[in-house]
Amino acid sequence: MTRSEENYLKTIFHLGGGDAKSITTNAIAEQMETKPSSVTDMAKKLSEKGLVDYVRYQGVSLTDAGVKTALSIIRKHRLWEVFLVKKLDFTWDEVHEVAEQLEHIKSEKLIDKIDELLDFPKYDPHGDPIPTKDGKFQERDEKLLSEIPINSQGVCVGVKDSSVPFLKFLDKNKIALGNTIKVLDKEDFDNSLRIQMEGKEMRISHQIAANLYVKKNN
Amino acid sequence: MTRSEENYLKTIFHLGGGDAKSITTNAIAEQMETKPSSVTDMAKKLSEKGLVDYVRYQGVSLTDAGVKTALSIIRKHRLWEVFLVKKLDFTWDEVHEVAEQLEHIKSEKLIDKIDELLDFPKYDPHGDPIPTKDGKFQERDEKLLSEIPINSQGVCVGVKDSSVPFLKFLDKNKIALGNTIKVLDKEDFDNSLRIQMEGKEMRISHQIAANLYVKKNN
DNA sequence: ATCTATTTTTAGATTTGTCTAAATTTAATT
DNA sequence: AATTAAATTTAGACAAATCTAAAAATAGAT
Repeated sequence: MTRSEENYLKTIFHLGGGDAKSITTNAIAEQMETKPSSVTDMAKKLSEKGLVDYVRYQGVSLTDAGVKTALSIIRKHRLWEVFLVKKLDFTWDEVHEVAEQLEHIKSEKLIDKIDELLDFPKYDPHGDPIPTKDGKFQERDEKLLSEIPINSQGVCVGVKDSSVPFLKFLDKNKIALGNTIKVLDKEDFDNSLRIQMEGKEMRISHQIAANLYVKKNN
Repeated sequence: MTRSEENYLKTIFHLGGGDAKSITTNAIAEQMETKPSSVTDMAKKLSEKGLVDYVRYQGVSLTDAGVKTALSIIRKHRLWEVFLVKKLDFTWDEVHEVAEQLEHIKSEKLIDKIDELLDFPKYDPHGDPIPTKDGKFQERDEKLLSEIPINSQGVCVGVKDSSVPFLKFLDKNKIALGNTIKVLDKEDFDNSLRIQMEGKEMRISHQIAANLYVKKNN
C-alpha cells in the first residue's frame, strides 16, 4: 500500500464513499488538489486491488476492504493528533500537517502503543471520533451550535471546519473543547448569536456557530 | 529533500564520507542493497544540489551542507529510537525499522519537542551518541570489550553490531547498557573471555566481545 | 429527441528512482 | 608498457504517479 493509495482511500472515505455512495473523480480531484485524470488512473489501480468499486463515468465507492484500510489510516491520523496535543503541547491548528505524515508510518505495534500511552482516547483534538482497532466508528450525534434553540446550552465537542484560520480564530477567542456555551439570543437579520461561555458574554457570527459542534445538556 | 536523498546522505555519512574521505559507489550500493549504477545517478543529483563532492570513478564525500543534513537525519533517527524504548516499551532490537520511517518526518518542532519530552538524551538505546540540534557530534571514546586488559572493568555503553540477532542475543543473556563487566580471563585458543557481570560469571566468545563497547573505569 | 455544456476518460509525455547490459575507466600484474 | 580484472559509468528501459490536450460519454435544456 503506497502513501498515495492511502491518501486516496482516506479522501474517498471523507467524501462519503464508505456508504456505497459513488464519489465522482472531479470531487476527489478537487479535494486532493490534483487533476481528474490522475484520479481516474488511481481509481483503476485501487479497483484492481479490490479496495474500491469503480464504474467508468460513474465514480468510485469503497469496498469493505477499502473502508477498513481508510479507517486504519484515519485512526492513526487522529491518534497522532492527540499525541501531538497532549504530549508535545502542539496547538490544535498545528497538528494536521504533521499528522498527515505520521499517519503513513507502517507499524501496528507503534500505533497501538501510542493509543495505550494516551489511555485510549475516543476523540481527537477537533472532537472527531477515533475509530477502534477493529474499525468500529462512533458517529458523532452532536448538533451544530447554530441549530440549537435559544436558552439551551451544550458543551463544545468539536469543529466542522478544521482549517487553520478557523482554529486560530477559536484559540484567539478562547473557545475550546469542553467549554459550556449557552445561546442567549439570535439576531434575525444576520443569524448571529449572543452567547454566554465560561461566565462571559460574547457575540459570534452565524458562520462560526455553523462550524461548532456542541453536545446539548438541556 | 526526498526520502531517497536523505537515505543516501545518511549512508554516506555512516561509511565515513563526512571526513572528506571518498566513498565508492560500490560500497554505498552494497550498504543500501541497491545497484552501483543507481548510486551513480544519485551521486550526480546530490552533487548538483551541493550536498556531496563527486568525482567520476573516484567516489563521493559529503560537503558541509551534506554533513549537516546527514546529522539532522541521524539525530531524528536516534531520538525516535529513544522515544520508542523509553516511552513505548519497545525492545532495542525492534526500534530500528520503525525509526527508519520516523526519521523522515518533516517537522522541526516535532523533533525538538520529542527531544524535550525525553529530557535531551545524549545516547540512543544502542549507545550511539545523538547529534545536537546544531550538528555537534560527540564521538564515542569507549573501547571494545575485546580490547581491554584482564582484570580491568567497564560499564557497557554501546554495541558495534546493532543487528537484530545480536541484540536478541544480548537480551537473552541479560547483557544490557549500564551493566558493569569485568574481564577475568582470556582464552588464548579462541580469544573467548571469562567475565563477571552483575555478580554472575559467564563465558563469552570473541565475536561478542568485539561488538560490545565499554567505558573503562579502572 | 436532439443538442450542448460539462464531466470523465484516454493517449501520450514527464519526473523520480530504479534496473540491466554494454561500454569505459582504473588498478593490478606481469 | 601492455594486458587483464575489477570497478564504475553510460545508455536505454521500466514502474509509479502525475500532467496536458484531445476524445468520449453523460446529463440538462429546450
